[in-house]
Amino acid sequence: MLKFTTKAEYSLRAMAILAKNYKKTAVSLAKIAREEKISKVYLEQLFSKLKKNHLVTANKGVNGGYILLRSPENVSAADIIEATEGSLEPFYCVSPKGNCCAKKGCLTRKMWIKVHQGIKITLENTKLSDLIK
Amino acid sequence: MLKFTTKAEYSLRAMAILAKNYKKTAVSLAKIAREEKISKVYLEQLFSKLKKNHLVTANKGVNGGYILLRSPENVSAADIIEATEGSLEPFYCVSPKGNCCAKKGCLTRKMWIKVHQGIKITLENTKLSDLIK
DNA sequence: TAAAAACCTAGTAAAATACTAGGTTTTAGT
DNA sequence: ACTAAAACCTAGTATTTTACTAGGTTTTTA
Repeated sequence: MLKFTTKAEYSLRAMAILAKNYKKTAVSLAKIAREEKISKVYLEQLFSKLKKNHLVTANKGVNGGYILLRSPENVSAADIIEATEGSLEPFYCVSPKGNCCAKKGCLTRKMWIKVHQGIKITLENTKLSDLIK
Repeated sequence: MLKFTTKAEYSLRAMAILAKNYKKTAVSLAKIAREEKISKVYLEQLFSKLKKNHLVTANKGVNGGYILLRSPENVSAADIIEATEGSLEPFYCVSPKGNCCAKKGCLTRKMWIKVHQGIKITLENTKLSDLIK
């Protein structure tokens, strides 16, 4: 029904906490889970993706946790949501791979692409630093 | 994963066919189902919603079918998608009813509202007449 | 009166979502 | 060296949503 899932919301909130601690301390998922009342293991799954996308790095062991790799001014909501939710494309045929209709003059494709652009611009213009203000 | 479903795509395509026959003939769901290769009964469910939302009217019986109630210039993609998919809100807390976080200063709500506005504007500016051009 | 249309409700298979269970590996402090 | 706390990993699962199907009834026109 055109909804972002909890993956987007949870990862934004968790990353906002890392942003608040940027250049100070690493933050453990246990702490984030407690503060935001999110399943810790679910957070682990999200952070695995955030790490693969080079948005965070991690320290293992006591006093370990996650750290932002870039400053909060340089991490957008689009970066985070694309990492955890997948693409921002609002319909399958927007993708160049999605050849559902691209060949014959597809009625709706242009519109979906416009919607995609709109979503992308808004989320790219929203930085972690904006969220924690 | 922020995807419109087939409900949006199917109803847009079906409505485009009605638009092409505007002021000419009623079009049966059997015909649309054949042309667009969509389940007829699934289309019935979508058209039940389109009718409830006063976008179409129907004639029963032989040579019956559906007819646009407004001209293709006056029906937007937003009208159609809101009728069949539900709201265009990209996250639950955008709704005034969604009091998930509205009370305390919610980090993400403002951003979701911007995304919503962007989607809405694009879909409102796309009319059935644009789709069939 | 028969065919073709809308109209209606309930059920269902498949996919996605949002988790949990139950580990291992690594590291810091004692 | 030991222990606790952290990341890291894989598989399973309950719930919800999606995209239908089944099996009708009612209305209208030729």
